[in-house]
Amino acid sequence: MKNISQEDYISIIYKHRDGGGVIKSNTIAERMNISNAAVTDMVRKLSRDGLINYTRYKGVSLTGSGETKAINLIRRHRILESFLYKIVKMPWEKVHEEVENLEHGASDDLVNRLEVMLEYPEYDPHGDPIPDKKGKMPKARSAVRLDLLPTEKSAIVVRVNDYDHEFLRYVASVGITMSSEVKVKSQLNFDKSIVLTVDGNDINMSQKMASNIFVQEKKNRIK
Amino acid sequence: MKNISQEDYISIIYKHRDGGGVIKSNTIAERMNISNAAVTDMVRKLSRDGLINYTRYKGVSLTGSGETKAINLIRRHRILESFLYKIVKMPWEKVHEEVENLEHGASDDLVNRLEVMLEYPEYDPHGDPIPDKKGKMPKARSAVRLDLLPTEKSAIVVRVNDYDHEFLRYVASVGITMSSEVKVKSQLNFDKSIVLTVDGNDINMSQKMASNIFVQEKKNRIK
DNA sequence: GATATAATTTAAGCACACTTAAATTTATAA
DNA sequence: TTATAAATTTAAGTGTGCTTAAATTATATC
Repeated sequence: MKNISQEDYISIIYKHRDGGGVIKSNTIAERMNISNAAVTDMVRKLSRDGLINYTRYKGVSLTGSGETKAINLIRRHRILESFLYKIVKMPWEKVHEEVENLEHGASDDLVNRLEVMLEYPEYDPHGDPIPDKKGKMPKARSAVRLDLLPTEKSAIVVRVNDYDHEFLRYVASVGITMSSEVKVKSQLNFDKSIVLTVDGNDINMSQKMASNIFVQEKKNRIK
Repeated sequence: MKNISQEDYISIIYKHRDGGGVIKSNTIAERMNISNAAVTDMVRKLSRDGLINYTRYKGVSLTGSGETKAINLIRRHRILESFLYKIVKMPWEKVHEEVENLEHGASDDLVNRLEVMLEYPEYDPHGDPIPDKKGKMPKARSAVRLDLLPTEKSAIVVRVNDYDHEFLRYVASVGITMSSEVKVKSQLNFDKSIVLTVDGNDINMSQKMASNIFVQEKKNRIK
């Protein structure tokens, strides 16, 4: 049987490491909702298995084979999400959670078949790029964090971080999804929260939430 | 998180209990390829959780809620198999193994959606009946064990037990699948093995193997 | 550079799902 | 009926992945 926990750790490390490829054990514990002691335990096993570099009291980083494995896990996750969304027509905000439970059992063979059915998709339902069989990522689309978008500029949602189910459900409930058109009306200095228009409705959103939504500015029509 | 092992035990008990609804701990151990001691352990937990009836040294049987659970697990398994076979076009002999790994993560919601996509299938790719949402089984098709089929009678394969991956792969490799036409040419008294014709080819098959394949006699055309 | 505080690791312990080996209970056959 | 064989359970132990609490190391501030 496969090692479910190890897979989760590897994915988390890949997704949340910093620019230098390093992640603190604290961050892992927070993202997985477990104790730091548990992370120390597992991190030693992953190091023993050659998947990460680890020295006590420093953060960890993926080795070559760790990164290869991570990319394969990401690929599996994103193809399954695309499949549930596009073919099974499961609601946008539900697919991430479903796939978290489903993915550990899916074989490479199944993933490859789904990729063919989907005609080699480049981005998943949250706008994240899908690595191909060799691990090559399509180039990320340029996008701006919603909390950094200048006011009164219309923009299109192209990516939403799928770090948290509750966040995804909330975002969907206020009418935001891929390709939604949004416009920031104002940013409050008090708490940095923003007021934005989606589908003609005004909603308020914390800076933290907005910083997990990425948009592309709409090109102005040529007059 | 769900309890993977408990689900496996419940399914095995449901599938391999005898006419009186009872299964010996020995049988469970054999079918799951684990020790008898492990079965004793788990059987106490299942009993504690109200899913089975258990008295030391006697076999076990499912309680009402155990049976309800079993039927739901069977439903999940068979719908996922049908889905992989009919929609993803995965080979017949591969779907059982894939689903064994996949099923523990699939939500009822997903299963229900797949059922709709499949237009409420009644039988899975191995010919087993699929219970509906309420647990109602379509009535089993009348069929004869292949080792009991009279010689020289043509018959159609309508069900194959999916108890073992190796068996399924072998069966597929000799050209037998659902709706295959077969005819028993002779049965050897020596070891009860049979010689049968499939697609014009003659093959020999042990009685044990044949007893896991079920066929319907072809109606004779009216002359 | 000493010291307070924050991050991390170690220690001890728990539940789970297994194992092998020994003991016990049940079934079978003389 | 009793000896023996077969099935089952108990006992002791293992690896995994977690926990809390205490000890250690790193970092930030004066």
